[in-house]
Amino acid sequence: MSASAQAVAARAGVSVSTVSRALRGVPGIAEATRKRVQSAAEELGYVASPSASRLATGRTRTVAVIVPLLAKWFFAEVIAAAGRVLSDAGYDVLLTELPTPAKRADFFAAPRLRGRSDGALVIALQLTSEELEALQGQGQRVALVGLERPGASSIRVEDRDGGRAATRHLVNLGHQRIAFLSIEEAPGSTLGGVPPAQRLLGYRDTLREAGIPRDSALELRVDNTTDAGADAVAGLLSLAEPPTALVAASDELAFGALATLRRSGLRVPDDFSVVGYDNHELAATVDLTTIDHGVAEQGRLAAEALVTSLAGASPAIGRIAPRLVVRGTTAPPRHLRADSR
Amino acid sequence: MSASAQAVAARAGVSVSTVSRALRGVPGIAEATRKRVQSAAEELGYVASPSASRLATGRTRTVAVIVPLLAKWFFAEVIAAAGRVLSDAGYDVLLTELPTPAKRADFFAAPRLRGRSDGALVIALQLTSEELEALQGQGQRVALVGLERPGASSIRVEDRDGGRAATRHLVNLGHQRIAFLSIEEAPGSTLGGVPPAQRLLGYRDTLREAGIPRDSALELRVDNTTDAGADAVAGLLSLAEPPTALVAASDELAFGALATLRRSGLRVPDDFSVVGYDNHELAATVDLTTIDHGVAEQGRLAAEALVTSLAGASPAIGRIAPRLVVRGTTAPPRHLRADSR
DNA sequence: CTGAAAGCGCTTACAG
DNA sequence: CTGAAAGCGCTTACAG
Repeated sequence: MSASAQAVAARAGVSVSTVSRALRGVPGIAEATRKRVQSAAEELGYVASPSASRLATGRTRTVAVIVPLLAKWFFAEVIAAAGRVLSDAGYDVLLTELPTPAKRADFFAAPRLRGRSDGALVIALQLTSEELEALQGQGQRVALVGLERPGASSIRVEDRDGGRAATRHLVNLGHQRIAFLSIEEAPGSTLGGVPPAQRLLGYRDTLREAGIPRDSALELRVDNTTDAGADAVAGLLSLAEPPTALVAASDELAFGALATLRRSGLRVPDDFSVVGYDNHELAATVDLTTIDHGVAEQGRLAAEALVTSLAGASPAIGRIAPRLVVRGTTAPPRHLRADSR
Repeated sequence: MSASAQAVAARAGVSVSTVSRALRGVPGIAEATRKRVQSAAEELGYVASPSASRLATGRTRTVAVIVPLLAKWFFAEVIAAAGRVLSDAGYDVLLTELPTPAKRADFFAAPRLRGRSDGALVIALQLTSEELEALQGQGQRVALVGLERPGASSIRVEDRDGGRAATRHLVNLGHQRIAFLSIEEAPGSTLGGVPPAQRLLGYRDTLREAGIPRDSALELRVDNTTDAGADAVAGLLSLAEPPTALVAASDELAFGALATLRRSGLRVPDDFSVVGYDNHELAATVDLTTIDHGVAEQGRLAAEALVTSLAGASPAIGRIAPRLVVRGTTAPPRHLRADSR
């Protein structure tokens, strides 16, 4: 059906060994021979059988990309960026989604990656040491997004700085009552996603620096969904002394918050300011001030670290500095506005 | 490093042939033997080498999922749903993104899937016959989302009905000037995405049935981005006789439209009605009336068709009926409202 | 029901 | 610089 190395060898008048060497560009082949083999291969549309090469070399030239959930903007964005790097480096991408605790347990119970991939890119899963060791025990190089572990490459996002920048922006505008929506997964459905707790710490840092007392009524922990964001804000608005602004630990929470504010008849940013976190593809559309933490870059850097590490380098840590993107959902609080009507 | 069939055979006191047969559940093995082999395998943590099985059988138990773009809600959603079906059926998922015309050309120029996958799930790519044949020539079973071709399985979404339902809803509310934003990719950057032209035809059908004359000024073709949606609506509003409602061929276009309307000081739905198309994960958040065309189900059905076809069945066509989801962005036009202020 | 042997299609020491 | 041969770790007729 498909051309074999044998056929190419016959056509080029050489042995299969030579075909193999010529096509893989190993040194120590006469240039003329290489040319001859290459054109024979091209004429026959020959491509070496992946299974056979893998069996012979023990390398798969494949990277497994592991995510808790695929259909979320963050994950899709990271995977897309990582996938381009991997594919440009000649690696196949094996996609693995672990959407339930059961699937996660199954996945780590058996050596599911052995012989399938050379490395694993793990995105936003809070791996236990056993899980990490399971991967490494299967011969996988590992790169992590959203988590750091000895023995694995990872991308460190300075999330605490991001939390600070978001809060500082509101403080600078004159806000004193600032709420924070932080992410906490529902206990039962624990996907083991990484809760970005650093963002909350950055928020607290800034309040402290600004001499604003912490108010636990303004620190809410919710599921990372627009609905949860919407509900949380409804609660905040019903407080005796409601906040005038909020920082959400994700843009999705912020989207939900904006929806509630609009429904409540409050104007953003005239009556209430909102800062998100992600720079989601739709953040610009709703004119949301937010923190850009280089989501695509996280994927790109992690993939590059993995490729390097597969080439023999030792695990590396990449760094990303979040930055504030000021758009239209933030302004000074009403009582400080000259033009307040 | 890892246990081999040989080791399992030794431990169970049988030959490797028997190990192979026992573990794959082929009939004609004494139940006692099978048990013994299974526990030996379990104790050693043995899993058959994929490369070796693939080489021996010629089957990869892998499906390639091919998308023009990964980081878009629609694609991520389809892939996630398809991936679950495939993985439950025991297939690995090989992810291939073809984001540029160059990558697409390269991909189809060489037999890149031969020996890597048994089937290809192609999402929203307007395959040429050559491209489809290239895939089939590489021994791939093919399932298509967003396109129909003889010799391949596919999912037919009754998009024309969807366009009708969206428009009919507005007509029923009393709108007479209804615009339609249809999707057309930028000519240069042609990813070959499938333009859902049927939606526009459904719109025209309904206008005709309702006796409303077509106005070409109200039919806009734009890129499928929120910005394009925003710009298009700005144009519509500056018309001498602007529309009172619009149907967007995607929710992203609708999101952009809503942003422009809000910025223009128009109230939705009091002053202007909007219907989207997709039932995007954020549609509920912004209370968008839209058409649900079962995006996840498209992925699920396509994957099921592919799995069936890999099991020997002939190509099948699945059908999906879009349905209207009424939310808060549609209402009768102002001039018909009793409570108009 | 089970085993010995060939074969899947490469890669890679080993010779020359 | 090139070739013959062994080996990668399975699966599967073929015998028994």
